[in-house]
Amino acid sequence: MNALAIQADTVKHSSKAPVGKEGSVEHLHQVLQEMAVTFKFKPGERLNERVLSEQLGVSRTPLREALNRLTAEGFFDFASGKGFFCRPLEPKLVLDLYGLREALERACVRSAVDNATEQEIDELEDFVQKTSIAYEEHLGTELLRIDEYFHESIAGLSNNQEILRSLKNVNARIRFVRWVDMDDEKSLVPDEHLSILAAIRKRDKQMALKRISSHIQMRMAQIHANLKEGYSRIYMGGAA
Amino acid sequence: MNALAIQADTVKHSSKAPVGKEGSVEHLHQVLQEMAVTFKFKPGERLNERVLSEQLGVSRTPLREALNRLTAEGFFDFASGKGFFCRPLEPKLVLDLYGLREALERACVRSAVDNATEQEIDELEDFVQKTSIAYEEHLGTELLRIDEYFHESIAGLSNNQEILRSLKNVNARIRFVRWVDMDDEKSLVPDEHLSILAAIRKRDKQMALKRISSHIQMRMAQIHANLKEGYSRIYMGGAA
DNA sequence: GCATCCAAGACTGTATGCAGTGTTGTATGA
DNA sequence: TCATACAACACTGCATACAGTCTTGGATGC
Repeated sequence: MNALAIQADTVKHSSKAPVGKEGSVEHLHQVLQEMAVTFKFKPGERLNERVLSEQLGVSRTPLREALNRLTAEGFFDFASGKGFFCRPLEPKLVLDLYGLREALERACVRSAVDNATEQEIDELEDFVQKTSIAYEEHLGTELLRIDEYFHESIAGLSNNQEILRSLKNVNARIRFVRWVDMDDEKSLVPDEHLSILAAIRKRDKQMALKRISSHIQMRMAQIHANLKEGYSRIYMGGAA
Repeated sequence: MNALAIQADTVKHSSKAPVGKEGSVEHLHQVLQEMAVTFKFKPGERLNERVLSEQLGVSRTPLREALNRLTAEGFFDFASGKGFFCRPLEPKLVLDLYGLREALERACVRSAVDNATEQEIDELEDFVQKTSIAYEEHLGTELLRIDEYFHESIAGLSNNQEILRSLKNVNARIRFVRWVDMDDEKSLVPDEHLSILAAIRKRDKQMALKRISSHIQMRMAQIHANLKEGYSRIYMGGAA
């Protein structure tokens, strides 16, 4: 998959406007995922299907189908006889997801060093440079989209749909934490991205791996503080 | 998660007897996953919900809920207005899944080199030695279970539930291919497993990574031939 | 005052029916 | 003979209804 294809998909995925046919399970799936990501539900909260279906203007049948998908994707928990629950926001879970993300991105970088063309690297470098202004201006959600796009483009270089798919899932599940994280000073992120690309261009696998891991782990280190902030946002209702 | 916990879960997961309460979506989920893994449906085949629900003795509602979960997990495809389809058995997909598996297992090995205790390594070594006889005797499905158990135990050493969860998903999705692969001469697999453990024990990260990748890629190299054999088994009905 | 048990209510789990849409086979015309 | 259009059928998508289970609040006994 080339960068363009990823972009189209990413934009579609993160668009605020409802995507897919109205009333379809696909649409419900996206709406509910968005609600889960932004913690429209409180962590651990039990979902009332009747109330929720009325809020969304559909019956319980398609609602449950969407919730079943999202549960399989890790956005909700399910207990037989009890129903669906908002997943808890546990530090351990976030760390595990970052660990998974690192595993996936390391594989992508390894593949990129071996297979990425100069043109693909050029395109990504252009993208980073064109969007670096956003980091300096602190554009919040826009930053997150740019950051996810960069990382998913690297994943696209691996030409492995399953790794890309898994990474997208992980990114969606940690989007809330990353969104909180984005409020910090992040103006050096573009430089880190460029240095990763530089290592890939030099075909220096060890250096590229070192930099991608460092890049991801640097964020991880700030998670505990961010989670505290995140909890307050959830319960102040500001997570939207 | 310790090795014992993994074993219990693995055994439960791969048990042939229906698990979970009869008639529940959990039960349906397992039955349908088993059917998908063994290609009880032909690749690309459209599923008739009415017929399938009658075969399974349930109504379409819980059937569709289970299929929605399995679709999110990658076992089926879904097209709005068309319904559910058995996933195709494409070489590219299998290669991608092996790539994902390698990414996950490399992360686990990296973690194991850093964190695994001598006792944990001892236990796994014992397991490999005790079960190596199965490889010499070609016990088919039993081999596969042993092999998955070993690799998922390594994953358990990483103490990362999300990586483990993802690996289990991948293993289930490539189980059919690996099952076909298991018919070949595999008596040297235990030695490979032991050499991976030896590298972990020596805390030699590069060596351990080299061996796990080599171990996985060696299987990948035989896939094309195996897929041919796999297709014939599917259409001869022997995939059970 | 506290624990326990029971009953009423609420909610989930599933079957069923209907509406809308996709599919397929046939007939007609070029 | 082949392409096309239409009609009958089949199947999916969804709403609704009912049955079974869990929750909860109150009452009773210690």
